[in-house]
Amino acid sequence: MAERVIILMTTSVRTRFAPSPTGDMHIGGVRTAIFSWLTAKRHDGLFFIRIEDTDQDRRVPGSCRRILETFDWLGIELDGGPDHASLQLMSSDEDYPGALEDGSSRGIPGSFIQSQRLPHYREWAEWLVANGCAYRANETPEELEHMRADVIARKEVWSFREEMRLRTDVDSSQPHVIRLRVNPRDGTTHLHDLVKGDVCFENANVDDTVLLKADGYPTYHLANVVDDHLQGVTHVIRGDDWLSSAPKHVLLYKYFGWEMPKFAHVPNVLGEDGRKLSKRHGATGVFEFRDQGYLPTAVINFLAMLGWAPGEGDEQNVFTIPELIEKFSEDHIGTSPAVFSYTKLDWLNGMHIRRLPPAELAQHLIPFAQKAGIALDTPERMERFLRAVPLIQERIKTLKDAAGLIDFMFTDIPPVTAASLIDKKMDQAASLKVLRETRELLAQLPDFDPTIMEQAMRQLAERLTVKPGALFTIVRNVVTGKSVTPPLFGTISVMGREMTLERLDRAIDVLNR
RNA sequence: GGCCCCAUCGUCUAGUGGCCUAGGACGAAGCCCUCUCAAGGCUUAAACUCGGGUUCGAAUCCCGAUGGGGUCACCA
Repeated sequence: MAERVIILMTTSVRTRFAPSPTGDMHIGGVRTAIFSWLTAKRHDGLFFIRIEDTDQDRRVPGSCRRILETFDWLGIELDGGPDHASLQLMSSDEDYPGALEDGSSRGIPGSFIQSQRLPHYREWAEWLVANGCAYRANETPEELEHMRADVIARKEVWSFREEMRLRTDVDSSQPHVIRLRVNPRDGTTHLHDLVKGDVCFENANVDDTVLLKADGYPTYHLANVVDDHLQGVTHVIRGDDWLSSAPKHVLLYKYFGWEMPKFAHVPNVLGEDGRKLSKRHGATGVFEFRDQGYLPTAVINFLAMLGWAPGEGDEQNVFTIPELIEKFSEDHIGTSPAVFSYTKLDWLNGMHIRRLPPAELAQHLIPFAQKAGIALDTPERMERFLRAVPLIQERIKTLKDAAGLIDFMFTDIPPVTAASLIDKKMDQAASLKVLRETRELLAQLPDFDPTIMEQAMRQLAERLTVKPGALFTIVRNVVTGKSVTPPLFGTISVMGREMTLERLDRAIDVLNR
């Protein structure tokens, strides 16, 4: 036991999520981020984000702040990330109110934006050249394209190699790239992956990839390895699609003589047809889910279980964030790709909604209700809304569903028609009588308490010799304008006497005609 | 096409050689509860891709086939 404590204290887990600022975050990326975050937090470690903006062409201004906003919404606290100053240094002058004041406050060296770390990459690229692990090359993109086309025309496998260089006298003061020298050419490069297990690559299949581009920016391969080492990353958790370039990274760690982090390549998220999840399957951006009324805790819960399960006979499905952190284990991440199920997300969202204290749920609901046209501009209306929330809590799957269930409490309902008021088993006269008696009863009832109201109405039904259900149905139609509503008496109680009686009167008029 | 990864109910998964006539969850169907709708409870249908091995014994280990996915840029 004492031994275990020591291990926990001396092993500081550090993970990162490294998005490139090319637009809103994809839900698959969010899942990878969640796995990384959970891994760090499970071990009481640090989780940070690093913006990989080494391709100036692909940069989408504003996406950096959107990434920060994503984590804000999810409720995931970052232990490192871009701060205000470095955010503004980006070419678009962007900023985000929620950005960290000091990006490296937890002892992780910044910057957290790769375009501001260029000297590091240059330094280590030159180090590789000086140590025979990399070389300079200056073929133009057009030349490379021709070489590639020739090789492919011969149906051979394209792979750049040092001896294929068109010019060997590369002037280091002129534009050129620095390429990885794969060495030895034979033999294999081995990787132990936390989710895939042992993976082996023939060095002959690993090409001399570009490490430093002619514009002075690094490629992913270099930047990623240099940064992860400098920033003390212990677990590299990333998408499956990086697995095939992993040998390049392993080689780099070896060349540098740096300790290799643990790798975990997590499988992709697929759409319902088994293809990689994309827009035609439905929502894919985080903010789409937010705007459609999903709770961040439900999204995290759902994503975490997409490819992960507690295992060992534990059959829990609904998790709070602390439970997730406690039970998560990176070596229980599944090996095969998972299909994104919108219906299961709906169910989980409903579960999380039901577990929220009503007051908290109400706060989540307010913007959605307002957007749907429910004005909450007076204390009285807000009070009514707050009282309505418990009535719908177990009836909604998304925050968006709420408005449709309670709108009639806030807006006029369409005029009733005589036909809709006459129950199948009742004629016009009977319906009229029922409504008049109900009106009379509710007008005199001293208290609009749901239980008292229900008792009185049941007595009324008995007196009129109609079934309670039939009575309630008629009243429901009249008072709400709908055939499906939250429980009748709770609803009437929230609506209040004035609105209820007015709607009853209107219906009585219609039947009287 | 080369290389790499993957393969249990429709979906997410448990399962690491005997506890598996394969467990849970979503979804589906039915029943109960019930003022409608939900929620909740109970029940049912539903899977180890195929073929060879190894073993007394395989969903679990090995080989092969098939099928899916990823990757082959001065993109990440």
